[in-house]
Amino acid sequence: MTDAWSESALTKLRATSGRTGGARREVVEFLGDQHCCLSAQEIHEGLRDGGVRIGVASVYRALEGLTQLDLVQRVELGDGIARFEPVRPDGDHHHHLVCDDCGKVEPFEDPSLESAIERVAVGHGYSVAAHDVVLHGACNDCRS
Amino acid sequence: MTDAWSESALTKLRATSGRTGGARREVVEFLGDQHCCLSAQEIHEGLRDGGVRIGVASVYRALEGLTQLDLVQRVELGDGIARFEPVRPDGDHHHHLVCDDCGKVEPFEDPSLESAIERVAVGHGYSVAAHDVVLHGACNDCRS
DNA sequence: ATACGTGCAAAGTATTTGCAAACGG
DNA sequence: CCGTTTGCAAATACTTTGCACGTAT
Repeated sequence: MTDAWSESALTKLRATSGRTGGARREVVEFLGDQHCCLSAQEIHEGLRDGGVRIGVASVYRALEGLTQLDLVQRVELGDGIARFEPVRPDGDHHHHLVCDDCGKVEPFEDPSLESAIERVAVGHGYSVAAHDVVLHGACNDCRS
Repeated sequence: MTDAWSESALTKLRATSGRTGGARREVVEFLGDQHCCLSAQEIHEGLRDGGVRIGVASVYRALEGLTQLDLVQRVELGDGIARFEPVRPDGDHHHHLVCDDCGKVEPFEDPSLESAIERVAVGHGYSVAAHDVVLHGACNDCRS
């Protein structure tokens, strides 16, 4: 349940603010169990369904703090809803394929894409802190 | 004023619905003059400032129609605001560098990134209709 | 004990929808 | 003329904020 990411996230949160209340811990532990991005509402609903009494505002506040510490990445998939996912230090860095028909979201990773991005950043004098790649299309199941 | 993109967009719109009222035409011509993405509100404000009497709803409706016809691409830069830009058939395809300090948005293009994306799509059995790449970081001016 | 975190409710902002009036063909 | 498009205003959806209370340290 309390996986490596959750643990390190809680530690860093504590180091920053000195204290960690229940809501933040719940959000962190919930996120730690996920493999892909979730919207704030989904997180809120998921926690309530799990019997946790938490307000939406606390979810948003927790996510904001986590995003600021680079423990969570904000992802936008094109439907106007912000989604969030843990940033794991190990080689789990990935991006998203979105099926516009069925709404399915699938993660993928690709080293050559990463290096292409790195090259662009350098070429434009940018120090790139984060990047998002979103591919929209029809997945295997939906192509008819 | 009425550039190539605006003209072809109006033609396609007309072909689809049979008619093209003033609001849609205004939005199309305004977009045709832009070189990079704009939010719906910016388009609305820009038109009003130019003396055009148009409602926000019409801007959104025009953008929705244009997006559906692939004449306009919807872009999300990470701040929760949807932006829109014309899709020009010639080799103008580009992505965006966003400076998180000053908010500047800069377009760029990179063929090797494009081919990396193409490779990923094929590898996952997706037929990719569109893709977004957003790079966040600090631009040359803001790096201190 | 005290300051920070939290839940609730109200406010804010971007976007969508309902509808009567305007307008293109 | 007729049906689509438009502008307005109300509605909706997501997110943020204000404030009194709870809680960790």
